[in-house]
Amino acid sequence: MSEDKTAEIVLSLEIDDPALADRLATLLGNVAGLRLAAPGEQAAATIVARDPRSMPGDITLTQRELDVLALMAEGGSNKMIARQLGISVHTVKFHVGSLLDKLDATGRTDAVAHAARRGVIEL
Amino acid sequence: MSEDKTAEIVLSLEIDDPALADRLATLLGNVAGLRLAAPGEQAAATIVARDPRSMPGDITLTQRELDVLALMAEGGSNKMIARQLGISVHTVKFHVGSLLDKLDATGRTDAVAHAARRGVIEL
DNA sequence: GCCTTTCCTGGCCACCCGGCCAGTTTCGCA
DNA sequence: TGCGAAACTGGCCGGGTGGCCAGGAAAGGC
Repeated sequence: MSEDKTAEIVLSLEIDDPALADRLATLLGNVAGLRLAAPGEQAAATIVARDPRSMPGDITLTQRELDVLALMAEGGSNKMIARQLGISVHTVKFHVGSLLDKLDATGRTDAVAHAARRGVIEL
Repeated sequence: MSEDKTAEIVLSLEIDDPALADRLATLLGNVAGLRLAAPGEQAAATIVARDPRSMPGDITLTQRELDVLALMAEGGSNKMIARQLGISVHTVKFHVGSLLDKLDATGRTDAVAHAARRGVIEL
């Protein structure tokens, strides 16, 4: 493991905004004990800044839709979700339909992926 | 939006390892032009370091399985994936079956969620 | 009161999905 | 030369999924 307390901490950058990335790289380059990762190098930590424009419209989901969505992300079928929530399969389908609509998804897998991307759910 | 070029860059920390978090906070605290975010404050970027122990068993997927998995994460149906890769639906099902097996998933949605959790794919 | 939203339920149906069986080719490795 | 792994294809079928139709009940805003 060779966890040397005096070793440099290697950081990698994942920043959409070029200007911000440049400023950060300049600032961090002059810090003793820190080093930016070479391309492909394994880093101890990553500095992340996603472009907020990639998720402009935020979606309002009802509580029930969030319930269904969470169970979908766990891989639950409509039948299993219905049992979990104590409602009928038809009602689950109804909520799933609303989710596909609101999340602009083509299917439940796409819906979960979209929701995760927008931070609506945590995988 | 007052995007002042001379403003401090606010960073937040999301680091599982307390020791690493401490060292980074100390180092970054002395850098002019940088500031660590107050609790709840909106940060320009986030420093992330997840505990690698949270995903011990790593899975070996073939290249073709990765192809199929990526298209699954985009919400593609078996038919669409088949067209994309220029293979038959049966072959797609074959790879999907392998993926469900290797990822210990009950369905394609579960498979994508598991893969995303383990960092096999990026959403 | 009325009206909107949310939540809930039912039937119907085309299509998709996943699991089972079977087989072929191609490649690298022993 | 044989042998396994990977990739590919087919048929079959039970069950799941998603879209459409229809409706009812409860809560809150006007």
